[in-house]
Formats: sequence, C-alpha cells, structure tokens
Amino acid sequence: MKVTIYDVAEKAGVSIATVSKVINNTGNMRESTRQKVMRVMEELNYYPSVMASALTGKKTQTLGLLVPDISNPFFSEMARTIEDSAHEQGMSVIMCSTDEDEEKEKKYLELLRRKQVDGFIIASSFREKKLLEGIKSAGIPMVMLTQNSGTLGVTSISVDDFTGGYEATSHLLSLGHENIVIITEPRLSSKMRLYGFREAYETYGFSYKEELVMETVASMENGKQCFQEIFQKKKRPTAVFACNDLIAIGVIQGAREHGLNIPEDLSIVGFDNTILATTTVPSLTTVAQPIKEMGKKVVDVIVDHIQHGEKNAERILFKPTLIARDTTGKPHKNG
Amino acid sequence: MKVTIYDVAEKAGVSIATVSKVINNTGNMRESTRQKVMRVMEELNYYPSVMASALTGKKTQTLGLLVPDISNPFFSEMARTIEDSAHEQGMSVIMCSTDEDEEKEKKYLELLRRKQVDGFIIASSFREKKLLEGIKSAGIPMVMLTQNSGTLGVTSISVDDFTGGYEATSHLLSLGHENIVIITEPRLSSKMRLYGFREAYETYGFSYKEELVMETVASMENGKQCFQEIFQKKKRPTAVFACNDLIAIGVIQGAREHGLNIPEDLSIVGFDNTILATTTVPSLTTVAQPIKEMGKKVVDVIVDHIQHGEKNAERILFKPTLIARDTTGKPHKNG
DNA sequence: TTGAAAGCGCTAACAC
DNA sequence: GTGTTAGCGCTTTCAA
Repeated sequence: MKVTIYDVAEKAGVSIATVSKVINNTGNMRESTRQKVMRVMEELNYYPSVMASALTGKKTQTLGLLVPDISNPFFSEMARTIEDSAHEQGMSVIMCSTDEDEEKEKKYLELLRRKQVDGFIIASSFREKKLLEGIKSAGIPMVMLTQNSGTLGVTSISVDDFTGGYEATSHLLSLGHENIVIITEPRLSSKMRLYGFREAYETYGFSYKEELVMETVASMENGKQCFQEIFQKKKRPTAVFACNDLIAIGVIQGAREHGLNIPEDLSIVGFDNTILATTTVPSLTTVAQPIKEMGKKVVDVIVDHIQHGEKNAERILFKPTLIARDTTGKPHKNG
Repeated sequence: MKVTIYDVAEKAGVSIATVSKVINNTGNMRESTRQKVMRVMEELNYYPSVMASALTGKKTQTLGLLVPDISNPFFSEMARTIEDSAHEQGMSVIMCSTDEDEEKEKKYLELLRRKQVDGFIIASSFREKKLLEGIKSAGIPMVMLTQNSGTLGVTSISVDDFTGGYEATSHLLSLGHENIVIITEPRLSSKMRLYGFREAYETYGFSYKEELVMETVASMENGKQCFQEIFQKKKRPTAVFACNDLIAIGVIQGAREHGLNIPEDLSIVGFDNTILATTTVPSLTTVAQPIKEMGKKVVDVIVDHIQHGEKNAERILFKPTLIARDTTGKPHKNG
C-alpha cells in the first residue's frame, strides 16, 4: 500500500540505513549508491513519513499558531507572513482561532501539544496564564505575539502599544479635540494603548476620566454598538480612538447610519492598518503595526529557539506609525 | 523528560495496554482501574502522542487546506469556518497559501503528504492536475472547494458560478448598461462566471465581444490597474463586473482617484460578499457565496470520506445571491 | 562504504 | 479484567 523506506531499500538493493542516510543527507557513501537510491525514491513516489521520523526524536516541523480570530484581517495578514516565513524553513503551521475563549485556548493547546508541534506562537490572550506555564515547563519553545508575556518570561514580539496609543491620542488632541472616547479590547495590548491615551490626555493638560473608556470585543458589529452608546452621551465626544480597525470601521458605519459626517462631526482613529483602513471611505486614520516584519521576526525567533534552545527572554518592540488619513480633522466649533 | 504511556502505566501499576485502553475508551476494565489511570494521567500531565498513534495506523487528525491566499478575506473567512468545523471533530488544519503558484502547490502538497494529513481541501487552482492525481491514486481523501474537479473525479463544493455570473450581469443589463467589462481571474470559477456573463449579455440581445474581458490575479492593486485600462478605452464602459470583491474594491479606488462618481459614472459588481463589501463606501453590490455553509459542508464531506471511505464523486453547488447595494445604478445618458 | 539492530510511543491482537 | 508482544516507519549507533 503505502510505500515505505523498506520498499525503497529493497528495490534499490541496499539497507534501510542507507536510504535513511540519503534522505537526511548524512553519512558518506558512494555517489553511485546515492544516485540509485534517489532514483528509486522517485520511481516509487516515496514520501518519508514525518510521523515516523518525529517519533525517533526528530522535529515535527510544525508550528502552532493561536490567534483570536483568523478572519480578522489583522490576524489573517499576520498569519500569511508567518506561514510564508515558516514554509521557507520547511515548517508548516496549524492555525487555531480561540475567540479569546479560555476553553478553546485550553483545548487547542492540548491538541497541539499532542501533535508535538515544535513551537507555539501565541497571539491569543490567555488570561489564564497557567495554561501557558504548562508548555513552558515542558520545555516547548513559545513566543508571544502582539503582547508581552507578563510574568511568564518568554520572549514577546509586539508593537510599542503605549507609544501607539499616545500618538493616536495626541494626533486627535492637537487637532483640537478635547472630548475623546477610547474603545479598548479586553487584551493586554489595549491596556498599554490606554495608558498611552491617558498620558497624552494629561500631557495636553486635560483631565482623564474613567468615563472616556469603553471596552468591547473586536468586531464591526460591536463597533457599531459602541457608536450607539457614544451617540447617546449627553456631552457628545468629537472623536474616538478605537483600539483596532475592525471596531473603528464599525463606529464609522454607525456614524454614517445616523447621518453624521466624518470627520466633521466625528473624528476616528483606528489601530493596525489592515486592508480595511484603505478600503473604507473616508479612508481610516490609524496606527500602523509593521505586520510583515513582525510576522517574519516571530518565526525567526521561534525557529532559533527550536534549533538552538531557549535564550533569555527578550521583549521585542516594533515602532508603530501613525498614518493620518481622512477620518480625522478639526472638531466643529459647536461639536 | 517527556512523559509517555510507560510512565503512566508504571505509576498506576498497570500495563501500557490498559493505559492505551483508557485513552481510547476501548475494551472493558474495572471502573476503579480506569479511574486510577485517569488520575495518574492528570497528575503526570500526560499527553498521548498523536505521532505515535498515527504510526500504528490511526489517523493524524489533521487536514491540509490549500488556498491561494489566506489574507484574502474570502479565504480567511472560509478558513475560519473550516477550522471551527474541523475542531468540532477533533481535527486541526494546516493552512497553505499557494499564490496559485505551481511550485508552491507542489511543494506544499508533498509536505502535507509527508505529514500524513488525513485529507486535503483544495481551494487553490492546480492547473497542473497531475499533482492531484498523485494524491488521489494514493487513496488520500480530497475535496475541491470553490471549483469543480474537472476530469479528476473527486467531489467538489462550490457556488453555482455560472448563475452567479449571469445574475450579476443581468442586474447590470437591466439597469440599462450596455457596455460592461468583466474582470476575471485565471481560475476555473471565473471561467464559469464568464459564461454566465456571456449568456446574460446575449439573452439581452447584445453581442458579446472578446474585448469586454480582462483577466488579472486577485488583489486590490490589480483592480486599480484594471481600472486604468478601462478608463483609457475609447468607448468607456459604464459598468464593470469583477470576479471578486478584492478586485472590485481596487476598481472603486481607481475610479475615485480619477474623480469618477459611483455609481453615476461607473457601476461595479463584485463577487464573494466578504467583509470588504460592507465596509467600502458606497457599499458594494456583489454576489454572495454562502461561505459559512460551504466551509461547514466541505469538512463534513471530507470527514465522511476519511471515516467511511471515498464515495462517488458528487458535485455540490450552492446558490449564489445577488446583493444589490450602492455601487450599481442606471448609467448616465451620456455615459 | 554499508548494514544490523535497538528503540521512539503507541495500538491491537492474543494470552493468561 | 489485564498483560505480553509484535509491529508501525524511521534514525542512529556500532560493527563489519
């Protein structure tokens, strides 16, 4: 049925050890033997089993990627670069969308562990850090993406969220907005962005108030709903800073449905700079994360850990870039 | 180091066979033994190795998914539902973005084969059908997604592209457009949509001409470029039917940059109904594919093949739905 | 330069 | 009800 190393060995008239050597390019042998074996492998359409070789202590050449939602453009764009970089190293990636749900996080982590992935890329939140500790103490390489690892002590790759939040906010403040709402997500990165928001607010001499902060899970629908709330506030804000593009887009849609003009009646800043930011009209002012570089870096790091063992945990921060487009402007005098 | 079935057996004071039985819920045994083994597995943090069990003839519980580009919202939305359905069945999915590149298709197919995935979901084009024949003749389950399998004889899941193309086009024709350009992709699905386009064109009594057809690879950038070409045509078309949303959005952007009003100066219809269709302004008239149902169906089918063997190849067509939004309207008299 | 054989972690008869 | 054992397909000493 399935062709194995034995079939190849037999047909080539050598031992399986020899075949194994040509597969892995190890040991020495007569060039003619190597050629012959190669030829037979071709003829027989032989594909060495990764399973079997993994069982003997080799790697599975597989990475586990846990993201909140692969259909969120931010993560799908990230996944794409991760996938490409991984494939360059001969590794494939198993994707898992957790919805930031603790049950799923646990389940997928276990599943991937049973599949002996060589390493984990964690972009989901894992409020329950114990789950991650298990894999850390098992010595399986792991790196955090778009968030730092807190007390866990593994290397993390993210954008400088504090600065990103600061820049988004001061862009708005410098345009003259004084009543800005921030919509956060229940993630660590949002927390840092919120601190940046606060810092900017106070730097500009305004007093930061709790009531400026809203929280929701990333989706367009939820963004729309946030707009509703904002719309009903007594003292209506003139600007909103959404912690990601998806939410920002939802706010825009909500605003349009209520007949507001953007940015005249409401300025909006997003975060991520996904494809959505450029396709919406007016195009979205947002804080760009260097998705491609981050994706590439994260596999470089994990592959390095896999091959050369865990290094000291680093915290790698990428620089966010404010991209001013058309959803931000000066507030109306009577805003 | 790694805890194995032996460690569990030893600590529980039973044989590995017994442990294996509790893992797989097979055979009978005293309830107390089962309990004890379970407890020890917990204590030891034991994760049965999928590798090892796969080696003994069991499945790997892994699906291979080949798409052109996971960062295209159509495919990322599809991937999400596939992933969810697969996880419900205890399977995970390895994603591969081929860019419709033959080299990559070949490489990823081999890699996945070496990893002994239980089945393939093929949404990439595979112009070189020989590649797929290999896996078919190896008896590995496979199903085509968003395209039918041609002479390959495997079951396929797609939308009724012909009808979709027909409806998109007659929507435009019935609005009074007479000079419509279609932008296709180099994929089989586009070919069917083109036939639908042609059929509609002729049904309405107009003569279809080759020069109405453009072809490009799906991306916003390419959509923009197509607009350039359209813009320069002597007899400027009043409408375009793009074979997917990404391209359609590109056309919209191109048109806006040239100061055209949509739909007054140019009507546009897309295909897929991804998130992009709702976030753009004006919102995109497009032909919806039931992404969720298709994704669910495709894993149902593949799982069934894996478990009960290949059935007769079916061709499963889902119904496309034209969603008229704001990028289509009557043509200008002097269009 | 090549091969024999032990072992990776598990499953599935088949004994006891 | 429970254990023994022969593989699964491969890698890797160690001998020859």
